Amino acid sequence: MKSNGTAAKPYHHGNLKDALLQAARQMLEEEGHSNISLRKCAVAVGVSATAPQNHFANKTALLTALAAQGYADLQAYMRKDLPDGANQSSRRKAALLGYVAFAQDHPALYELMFARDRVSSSDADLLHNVGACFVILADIAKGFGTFQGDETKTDAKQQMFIWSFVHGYAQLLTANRFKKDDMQGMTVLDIIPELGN
Amino acid sequence: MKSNGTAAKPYHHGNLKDALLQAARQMLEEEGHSNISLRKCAVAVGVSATAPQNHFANKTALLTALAAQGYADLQAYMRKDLPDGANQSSRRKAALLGYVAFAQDHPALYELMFARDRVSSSDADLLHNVGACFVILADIAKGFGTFQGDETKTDAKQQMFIWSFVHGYAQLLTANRFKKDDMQGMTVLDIIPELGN
DNA sequence: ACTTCATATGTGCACTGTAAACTTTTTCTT
DNA sequence: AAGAAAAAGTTTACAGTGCACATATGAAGT
Repeated sequence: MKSNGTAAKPYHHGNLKDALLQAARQMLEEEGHSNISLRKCAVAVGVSATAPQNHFANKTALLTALAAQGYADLQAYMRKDLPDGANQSSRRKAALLGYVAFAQDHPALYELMFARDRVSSSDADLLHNVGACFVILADIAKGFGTFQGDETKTDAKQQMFIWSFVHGYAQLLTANRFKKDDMQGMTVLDIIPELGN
Repeated sequence: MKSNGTAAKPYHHGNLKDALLQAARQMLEEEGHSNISLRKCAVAVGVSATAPQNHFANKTALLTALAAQGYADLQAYMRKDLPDGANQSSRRKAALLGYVAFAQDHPALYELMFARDRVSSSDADLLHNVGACFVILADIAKGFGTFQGDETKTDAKQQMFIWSFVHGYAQLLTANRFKKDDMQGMTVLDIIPELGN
């Protein structure tokens, strides 16, 4: 091709994979994960309709990458206001508020992160980032509440409880399942019943 | 058409709407809600590819009907072992176990019931059935735990807590997000921390 | 009998994901 | 520096999909 005055678009995009993820993420937030289209992403980025195939084996692979990115962001939200050496209670509060803030800021992404039939849950990247989130949750769950029965499982119970609760709250909140006037001036923290400690 | 030996299929199906819902539900459990196709449902029921249009305005309408059906079933699961005049604690336990059992028995349906971009949350039938579930939840939430702050909102807090917790648990459980060996011989009830009462 | 209407069929279209063959550019090897 | 190999684009092809629209069928009401 001969060069003319206007800058000729290079044959190779240079950073197509990231560009596609970015376009997909925007489409995700705007139209929901079931309305994402690889072709639309490709066109949005200024590339041919089937170019994404070079970077993602299939649609699931792209959605999985998006979900993995989501877990990384969730981790960042939880860490954002996490005080370093402070007491366990204030650390817990900060992380929970961060968790919910993430779900509120990125509701469609948060939903995708738990959509079993759209992401491949065995993906290495995904698992890695999920694990990183779980580390934080396990950390802040320590010393929370008392449980009956097998005491060797106390840690597990604390983790399962706190993750169940905050996940459920985040999803019901973003799905508008709570009554609006109940929510006036409330945060997650107000909904946790008082426990022994 | 002339009649021959084999029984001639009547032109009208007779109960197509229900038949489609049933086929869709089976496809849902087998392949997940993002792999449901109206045309496949139609063919499965033995009718032309576009026949469903007479009964469902669009795909969302069918999925919404499916979700509404799901809330009705969830309600039945919660009520199944609900003792009548017994004390609040045992009523609560029975309903929670029923809730989780439903999610485990119908994980894909349960996921659809919270898929914001696939069901129209303003549908009258859906709202009605959601409301019926919420009545049970509000009932069993009464007298659960103690909360700080505005006492006029205690009921709301109890409801929001218990729904958040059980929903989160059910979804994390069906999404296999809990470690298998942590789960040995555990139920939802084991994960609820001991409260004042 | 005639009309009416709900319910079915068939056709057509834009859009989707994916496979496959080909082209262009970059990178590696010698 | 030259040619081979690999990477990253393109185009074409195809089976599905949801939906709009025109048409056909049969049952029910007059």
